[in-house]
Amino acid sequence: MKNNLFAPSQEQTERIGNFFRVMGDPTRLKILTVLLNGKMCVMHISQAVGMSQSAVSHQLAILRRANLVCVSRSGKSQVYAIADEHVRLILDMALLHSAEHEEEL
Amino acid sequence: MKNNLFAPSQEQTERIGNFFRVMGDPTRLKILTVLLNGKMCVMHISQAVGMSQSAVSHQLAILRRANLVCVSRSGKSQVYAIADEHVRLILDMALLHSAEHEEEL
DNA sequence: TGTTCATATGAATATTTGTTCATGTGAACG
DNA sequence: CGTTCACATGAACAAATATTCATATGAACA
Repeated sequence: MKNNLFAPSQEQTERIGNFFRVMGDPTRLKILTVLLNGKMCVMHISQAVGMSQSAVSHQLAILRRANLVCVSRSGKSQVYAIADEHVRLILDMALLHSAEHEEEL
Repeated sequence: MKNNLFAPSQEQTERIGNFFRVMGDPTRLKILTVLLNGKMCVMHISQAVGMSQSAVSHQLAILRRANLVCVSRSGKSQVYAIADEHVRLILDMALLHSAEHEEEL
């Protein structure tokens, strides 16, 4: 009800919006929850989430750019992992919270 | 690297995915940050975010269904507000975090 | 170093999601 | 109680995003 409102910078809003948006896609979220179990190569991830290698690879690229996962090579495979404990924490929190609010939505 | 993976229930994944997705839209995020300033009616919100009344109303409906905002009537106006402190907290945390990581993304 | 295997990627298509436009609805206030 | 004002909503359209398909890439290992 004021004349000048608090507002985060547009850049800031875009950044957190982007973060939420990346987390908000079903396929990416499945990938992330699968990776909570530990490092995994692309083939196994795509089996675990039941999607094509290509689709998974495209989404992994998005997760990489958003710094939510990181990659390393092991033999012939690219091994993906949750980028850091911070991401793991957010996922855990969201899962916990959702368990508390089963009636909502 | 195991045979049976930890996996949240599909319902759980959908719920948190939905939460993140709702937060991830630029218009909705603008609306929410505007509402951090306090309760506001639809007309004022649409002025504050610079979008049509209809577009804002559609997005408010989504925010309502996701329990991120709540409504009450005041005279002829519907007054919207952040649903609870929990939502406020998440927004604050995300804004803080984004300020700390300006170089990422 | 040539071949293979795992993954990445570009382009086309499919799908989802947001906005607009026109109009409906319902509470308020005369 | 009818009109008006503020908002909601359905359908059509537009824009963004995900998936598929075909193919490129590039490290590993013979």
